[in-house]
Amino acid sequence: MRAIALIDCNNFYVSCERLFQPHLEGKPVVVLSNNDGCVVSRSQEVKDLGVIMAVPWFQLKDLAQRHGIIALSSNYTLYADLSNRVMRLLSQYSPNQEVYSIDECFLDLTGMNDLTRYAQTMRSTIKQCVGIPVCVGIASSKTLAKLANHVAKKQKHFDSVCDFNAMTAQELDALLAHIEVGEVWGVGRRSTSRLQMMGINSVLELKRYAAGRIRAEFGVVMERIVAELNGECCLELDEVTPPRQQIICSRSFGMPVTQLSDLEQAVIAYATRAAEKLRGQHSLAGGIQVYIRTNPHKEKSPQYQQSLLLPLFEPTNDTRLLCRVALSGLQQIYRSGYQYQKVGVMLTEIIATAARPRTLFDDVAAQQKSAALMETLDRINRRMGSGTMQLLGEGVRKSWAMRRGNVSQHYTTEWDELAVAR
DNA sequence: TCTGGGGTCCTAGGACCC
DNA sequence: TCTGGGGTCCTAGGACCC
Repeated sequence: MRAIALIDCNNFYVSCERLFQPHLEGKPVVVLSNNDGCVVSRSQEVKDLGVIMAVPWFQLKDLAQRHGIIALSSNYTLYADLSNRVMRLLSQYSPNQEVYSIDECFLDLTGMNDLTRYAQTMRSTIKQCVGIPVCVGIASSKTLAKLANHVAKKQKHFDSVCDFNAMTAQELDALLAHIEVGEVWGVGRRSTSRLQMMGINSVLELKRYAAGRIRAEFGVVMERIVAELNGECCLELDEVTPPRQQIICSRSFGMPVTQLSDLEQAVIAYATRAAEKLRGQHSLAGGIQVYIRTNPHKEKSPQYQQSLLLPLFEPTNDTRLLCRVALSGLQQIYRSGYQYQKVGVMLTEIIATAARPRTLFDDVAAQQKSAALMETLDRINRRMGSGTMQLLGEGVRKSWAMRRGNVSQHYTTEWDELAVAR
């Protein structure tokens, strides 16, 4: 039988912060999204207070004051570095690893013995070497492994490791009968309410739903989920992350923006970041889309949103060209008199640089010159810090930049911000 | 006052072709 | 008067994930 493990870090962002600020241990802590907007990570103490995921922070101000909830701005540089350390350690426990997100990965443990003990070793090693607590779920399909992980987290007597394969079919079904159908990976809010209206409330009920009918009513995705719940492994581990088919860079502003000149700076900044990511995966983009919008939550102020997809004459990853085209798009969709909340840039029709189509009109010398310049730019920014060299149009003052009220140090990635041991 | 950012996949419908 | 059937490609939008 297949044995797939899903290892998931507990309250990952909060755990990262606690690692370098041990005084946060045992206290209610949240980490907020960009602009200190929403809650994206909660300590157990905060979950126990009934705070749900993604709730806007300003709605919690009263509760936070009463219970002394500590709110931190997100520090993605720190989280990404610690994530890499966790993933590298975990990769030693199996020849097949899929890094699924910043805080979780799948490992193929098929054919290995005494998996509960093996998983406990993984846990204690990660805790000791990196300092991050994790839970492990093991089962015969990815979807079941996700559920096993959920059980490992919620039911304390499993001691953070739950192996469905070690249970009898009756034991497993008894467990699934008490898990809500919305906990299943791939069953979101909409499907949950539809399923509930059909009388399917528990995971066990979904598992037993006739496969033919589920396809007619919910499509192939749900059909696959039901098969996976029945132990049939339909989703293989994706060990190499394929290059992105689209690259998005967008941010909400720290305050409403009305001037075209500020929007232009932001568009240049985001197109620059997107172009860096594009070159990072050795690709070219054939099109670039720009969008702007006002704040949809401010129902009383006039609303406007617009986007424009601009095809490129030939695929490129040159920051200067991408910025120029993005700017022309912005100028076409900009309307004065609105308070803008967000602009974004999306690169599309992405192909590998090696697959660049050749045409009669190729200016090979210009392409080489561009590639050399971009490589130099990237090398300088890698070595001296991101943003060391930028286009002037991105601006220096950046009044539109996002708010980050309470961000921690770059404890592991900047020499002058390293943690000090006494 | 204050509501994130970055992705993927699937489906339906329209345009177009022979 | 009578107006087919089958295919592809593209786009927008929905649903979902973390």
